[in-house]
Amino acid sequence: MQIDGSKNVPIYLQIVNECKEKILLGTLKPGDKMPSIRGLAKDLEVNPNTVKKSYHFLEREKILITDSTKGTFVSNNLESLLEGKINSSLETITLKTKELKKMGVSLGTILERIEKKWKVL
Amino acid sequence: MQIDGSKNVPIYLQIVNECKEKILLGTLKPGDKMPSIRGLAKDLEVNPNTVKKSYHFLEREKILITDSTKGTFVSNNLESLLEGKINSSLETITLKTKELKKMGVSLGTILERIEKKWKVL
Amino acid sequence: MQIDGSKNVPIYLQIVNECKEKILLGTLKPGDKMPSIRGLAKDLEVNPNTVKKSYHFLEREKILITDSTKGTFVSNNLESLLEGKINSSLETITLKTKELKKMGVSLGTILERIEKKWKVL
Amino acid sequence: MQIDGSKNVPIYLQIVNECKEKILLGTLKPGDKMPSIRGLAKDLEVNPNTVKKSYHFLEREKILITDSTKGTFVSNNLESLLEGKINSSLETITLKTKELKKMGVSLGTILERIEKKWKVL
DNA sequence: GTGGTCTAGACCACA
DNA sequence: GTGGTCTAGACCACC
Repeated sequence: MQIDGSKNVPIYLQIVNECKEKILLGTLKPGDKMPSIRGLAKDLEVNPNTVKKSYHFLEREKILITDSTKGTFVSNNLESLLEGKINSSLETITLKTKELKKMGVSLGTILERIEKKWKVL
Repeated sequence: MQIDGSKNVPIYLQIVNECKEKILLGTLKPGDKMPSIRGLAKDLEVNPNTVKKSYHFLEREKILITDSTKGTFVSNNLESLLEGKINSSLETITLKTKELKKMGVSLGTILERIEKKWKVL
Repeated sequence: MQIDGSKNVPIYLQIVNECKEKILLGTLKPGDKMPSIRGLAKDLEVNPNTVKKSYHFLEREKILITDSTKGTFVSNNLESLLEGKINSSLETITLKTKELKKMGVSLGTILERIEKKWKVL
Repeated sequence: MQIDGSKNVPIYLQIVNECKEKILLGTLKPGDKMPSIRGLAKDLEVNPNTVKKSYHFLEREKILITDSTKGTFVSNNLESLLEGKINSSLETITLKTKELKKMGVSLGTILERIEKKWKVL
């Protein structure tokens, strides 16, 4: 996990994103134990409170579950969460497409762009 | 024009967005004279400095032009506004597509959905 | 307002209680402007974040309302809040009375004790 | 006996309270032998140290007595338990009464309410 | 060892 | 000037 303290993205959000990434990629699986707050803090050379904030953030999103004295774990119910996120993303795309149509952009232009970007990803 | 001081969107940005909206809707047309800073400030019950900031912001985006003796006007060349909005929407779509790819959604699913919604629109 | 840093009651709660006290006693009235976070912090010789935490706490209880850049104010709707608190306190007393009855304490003993304490208050 | 590890009440206190409850209800009587530390720990699926802490806590309150060779027993003299509970309830009532006085509720109102509820009980 | 709380100070956006 | 955010470190309860 890499943290860049000089970025203007808050450190705690960088950690949040790294975690989400690892979960989506399957490096971290449902039920897995997360590194301890202080362990990770030492690893990344940041203050434990910063890591705590990241974990807390992910708890609020139901991605992590924490049990005092045992540690923090990846939630077992990530499926529904994923589904929700997919729907939300699709909704946003639909909304934006609607706006583009109003502004005179053609369907072809949009589809073409998506396909082009898809490959690059 | 409505300003909500209790929102967490900065007042000056609320004014900026209202202006953009009115221009896109045609309420304000290229070449039109904008209300004076002090007049609008009094109208909205905000500090004149705040309106000034909004106008300044819109000037930087080439949407307004200020002639120090005559006042502030809507630019005759609004392509940038439209173009900016189009690009922003396309960027959002690209971003969301990226997320969907990570979450395991196929390109076909996305394109199909957009096409379907496009017709209904 | 007096803060005792050596108590084991957190400073931020001491501030919270002092504020509640002043509101109940009428020193602070609905609509009044609270001292600024940094002003009060300097006064009490504590960190501004500590005062902020207190104000935040009182906001969550709907006792204060804060407007960025203008300041923090005593809520105008304290009546309902007060009524709620009164009911809750009465409920608690009823509950405890119930427990005492089960444990064999007589009604007289309870009433007598309350009357005695009432005067001392 | 049920323990909920996800609560924010410490496990050892949950055990303490369950024990007190059972004693007050008569499920555990003065002189009864308590389950062994290791046995109860296994039963509740908690660390034996945690059960030990609970027993120790109850010993300090004179509710349990440990004979190092025979085991742990419910004290024959449980007055202190009852007295403690009664005092705690009375303290709570006093505290709430104090709050009510501050909020402008009259002594009569409180006494009247208690008497009314007492009969219904 | 685990996570949780409190206090702290530097920095930022807004008006 | 106002409040808001981020990072920090010391201390604590629990197991």
